[in-house]
Amino acid sequence: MPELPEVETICNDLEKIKNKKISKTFRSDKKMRFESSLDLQGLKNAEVTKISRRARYILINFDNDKTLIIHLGMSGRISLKNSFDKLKHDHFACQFSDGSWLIFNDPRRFGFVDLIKTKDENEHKMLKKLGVEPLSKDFDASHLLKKFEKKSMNIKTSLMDNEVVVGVGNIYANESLFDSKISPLRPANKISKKEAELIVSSIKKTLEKAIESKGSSINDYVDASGNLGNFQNNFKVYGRDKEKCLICKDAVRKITQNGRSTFYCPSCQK
DNA sequence: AGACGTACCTGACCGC
DNA sequence: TGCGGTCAGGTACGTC
Repeated sequence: MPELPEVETICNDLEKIKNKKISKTFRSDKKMRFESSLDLQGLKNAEVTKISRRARYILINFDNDKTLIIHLGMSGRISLKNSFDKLKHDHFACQFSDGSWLIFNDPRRFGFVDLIKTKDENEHKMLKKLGVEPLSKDFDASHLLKKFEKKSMNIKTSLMDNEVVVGVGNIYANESLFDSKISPLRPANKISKKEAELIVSSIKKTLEKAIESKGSSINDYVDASGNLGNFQNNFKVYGRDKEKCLICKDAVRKITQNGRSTFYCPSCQK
């Protein structure tokens, strides 16, 4: 699934549907990540006023004070097309008055679509506990150190904790730690102020570069218009088990931490 | 409160 | 060609 850069890319692409009015809707009868209150009636004749992103959630605001929340889970995709063919795993779709369609497809169904009142956005079960945005000013070394104070958990898993900072998934946690030369095995509460500063700047740098490259096309990731991202060509450690470290030429190592793959260079990352 | 395992799903891929 | 096992980018929840 898309991490933050991919979701950001999709949101930028979704600007195309701004000011469009919904004429038709569709939802599959498959159960998604959780039982959503998606009420298709609430979308009838609604006009898109704003597209935004919070963590990995896509928020589409309408002129009737409703907000559509979309999360892509691990395998979700949004596409904009001129026709709707009800392909396997299409779970939600809406047609606009110009005839175009927005389609949400998600084979693994870890994602979801929900419709809420715009004013309740911050109270939504999935949004209210989220930590700071990694690209905001609020995400800095002192924030990180405070969050890490009581965490004996390893730093890599800690960075993926949504209450610490949002939008840093497995790939970018690995890449950012490589960039900052910090070992993923270090307990979070043993990170110094200087190291925290390094990590923060590496995360921002890595995410910004990935957004510039329009995300990563792991497997079949494409943005809403079907364009492939190309940040995956810039991975320095992710998926490079046993390959030479780009800095020191020692072998990149793959381990498992809390059930997820971690890639790092034991020589460079201390 | 924090750590940790598990569950939710399908599909791709690998070895036999 | 087919089968079984393993793995995948996320997140919430239960239990200790």
